[in-house]
Amino acid sequence: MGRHREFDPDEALHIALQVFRRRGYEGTSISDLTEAMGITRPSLYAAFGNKEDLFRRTLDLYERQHLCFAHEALQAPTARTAVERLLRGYVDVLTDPMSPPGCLGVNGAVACSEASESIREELIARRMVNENNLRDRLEKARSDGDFPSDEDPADWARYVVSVGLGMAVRAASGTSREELQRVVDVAMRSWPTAPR
Amino acid sequence: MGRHREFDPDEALHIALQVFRRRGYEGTSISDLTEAMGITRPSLYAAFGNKEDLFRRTLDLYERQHLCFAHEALQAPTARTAVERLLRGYVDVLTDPMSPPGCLGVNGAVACSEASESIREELIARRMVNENNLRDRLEKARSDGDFPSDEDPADWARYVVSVGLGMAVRAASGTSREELQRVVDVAMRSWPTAPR
DNA sequence: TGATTATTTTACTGATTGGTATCTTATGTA
DNA sequence: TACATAAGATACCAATCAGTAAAATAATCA
Repeated sequence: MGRHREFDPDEALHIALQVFRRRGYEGTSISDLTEAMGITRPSLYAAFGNKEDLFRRTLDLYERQHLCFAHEALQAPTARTAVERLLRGYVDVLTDPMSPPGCLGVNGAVACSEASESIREELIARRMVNENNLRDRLEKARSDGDFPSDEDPADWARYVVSVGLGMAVRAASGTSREELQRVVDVAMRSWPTAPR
Repeated sequence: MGRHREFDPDEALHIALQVFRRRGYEGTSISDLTEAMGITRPSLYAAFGNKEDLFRRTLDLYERQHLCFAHEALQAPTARTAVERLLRGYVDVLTDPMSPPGCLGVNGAVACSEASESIREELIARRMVNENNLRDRLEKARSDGDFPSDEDPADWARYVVSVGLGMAVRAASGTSREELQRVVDVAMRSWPTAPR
């Protein structure tokens, strides 16, 4: 019972995602959010808790909606195609014409004031999950004979994620989709051939 | 004539560099700066103008003091060694134990509020200068027969800078010097062999 | 209809932001 | 010593920050 909400929380969350992705966590003010969402401050706080809670919920939405391709990419038949799909799919996300360029997980907070350290750490932790998933995939590939036994999956996962992070910074700086795809072209040239 | 300054502006600038490098442009408040520098607000404004002016001066200092290795690296005999020195030297800067991890040019501002857009753009422009310098070096290498004629120097410069940016984000996230050197190891494996 | 409950609206809080006006103190020059 | 000048100290500015108290409104349930 009680009065009904006059806005769609899910729609509002999508808008928050756009704003946070463009301005980062600290660069976004509550006023930026309420203005874009078309709701008042108390409505925002009632629906989403506080700024930190809202940001974490946009992170969940972002991973669910934009980074979901990564899970499928990792299931590609070979490690090489998995990594290539990972990087090319990420480029598409970074330069999605419907969203601000760049990645919420990077734009969110690279450096910030002490007050937002917990957000920064959350982002670091979430990135590490992705890197570990990739490392696990490469370890499996090594067992399958699809990845050289004298190469370290952790080293390659770290490299691939680093290239991704670099492209994320560049996308936010205006580098085009085509240019980023050429970064992937070059990055993939180092990929090791399977052992014979 | 008049009263003498009781603080060393150069020393104060070095302290500002440390603070900005750790917290970024927007994550650093004037109070953070004056507290770390041990001076009062009016002294800061009298000596350095405003926050933006101060930040640009710390950028100049940073490039002069920490990124100066890049100029020498580019003068290495071959393109390959130039790039490797570039990347390894950058790793050393990113993980300098005397400074906060990461790069001022990246930590400074990846995403920010509208009020700081000009700073963000300044950082993008300065990064582009470095990339263009590297591209020019690779073009020279191609003329010298030190780089394949069927490879695009711009593509490779973009790739190398992307790897650097990715490592910068990772350094700020706590990735160790040793792990970043292994990223360089892998990144260099894609380097093209000189034409015969 | 009347009571209850949840939401919207309006106005506000204390803290912090970047930036300054003003007064005092210290210095070199006449 | 008197004056001019520049720096430090104190206290302040308006604007903005994240967050909320309280009243008004709209819905369901009895």
